[in-house]
Amino acid sequence: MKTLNELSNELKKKNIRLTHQRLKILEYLYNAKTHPTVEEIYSALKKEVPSLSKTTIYNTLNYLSELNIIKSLIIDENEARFDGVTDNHGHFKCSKCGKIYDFDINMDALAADRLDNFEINEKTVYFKGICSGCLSKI
Amino acid sequence: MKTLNELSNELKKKNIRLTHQRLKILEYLYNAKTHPTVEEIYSALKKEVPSLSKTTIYNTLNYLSELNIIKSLIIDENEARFDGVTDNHGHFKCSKCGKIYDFDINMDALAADRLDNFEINEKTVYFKGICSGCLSKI
DNA sequence: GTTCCTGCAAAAGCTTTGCAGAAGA
DNA sequence: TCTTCTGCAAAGCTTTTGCAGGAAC
Repeated sequence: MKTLNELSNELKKKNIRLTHQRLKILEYLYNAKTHPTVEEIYSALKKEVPSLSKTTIYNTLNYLSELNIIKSLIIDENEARFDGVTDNHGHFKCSKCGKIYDFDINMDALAADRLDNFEINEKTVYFKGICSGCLSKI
Repeated sequence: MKTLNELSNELKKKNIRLTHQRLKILEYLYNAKTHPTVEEIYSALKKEVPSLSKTTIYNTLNYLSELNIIKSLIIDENEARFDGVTDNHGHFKCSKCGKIYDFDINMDALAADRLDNFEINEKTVYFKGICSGCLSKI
């Protein structure tokens, strides 16, 4: 659970201009257990920050993910999701309930023989299937 | 290199109605070395099948990927790509030239401790970075 | 004071939908 | 003949862009 103050210091260190909106968006992203879409962030923060616009959410998320402070996930086909945790881990999406689970995975063990002279900057792993919760309901 | 006849037989076996458009789209998908977007398929086939519409390409690709005859890739954020090869393999996308490379990978070795009671139906691995071709030009 | 950010409206891009006519079986 | 597909036009979504006013430093 990161506080606004902690986030504030993180941004200051990296010379990112502190705005109310950015801090709120980051706070939500770091503390949410989900991997929210822009729409989810918007709905969640609208009450607290009524003037907030989706444009600002897009701007903020794109900016911060360029700086590797957050990570954009490509799990859904039609909308972007964002993750406050940039450590390497895999994602599992349940086809029934749509929930996304994190799991640890050893990315270094992922070998790709043919990519010998390639520079690999990012490794992504995601699984799809049915989660234990949904399976037990059948 | 699959011919129209071979593709024809495959579809017949699975009781999928044979239409000129479907065969052409499948032919392109199986024989292209790339992982084309809808736009690329459209441009490539427009000369040969002038009446072809993107709607038909979308219909065909969605239908065939539901039947697991082709696979939809989620590599780009903003547009779907399709792959005629449904065997498990990883994808590498070069951030410089945008080219997508395939590589073999042992999906079974991908263990996910926390997903013990989950039913995993699909595993996806993709890497991003700079390919050897682009690296050598620097 | 200068620079950069916000947020509205509009535009852009990909994908889906509705439906009449056409083609496959 | 009956069913299913095609392809046009329109609509639906997510995301980006332009820009004037405002906030951060």
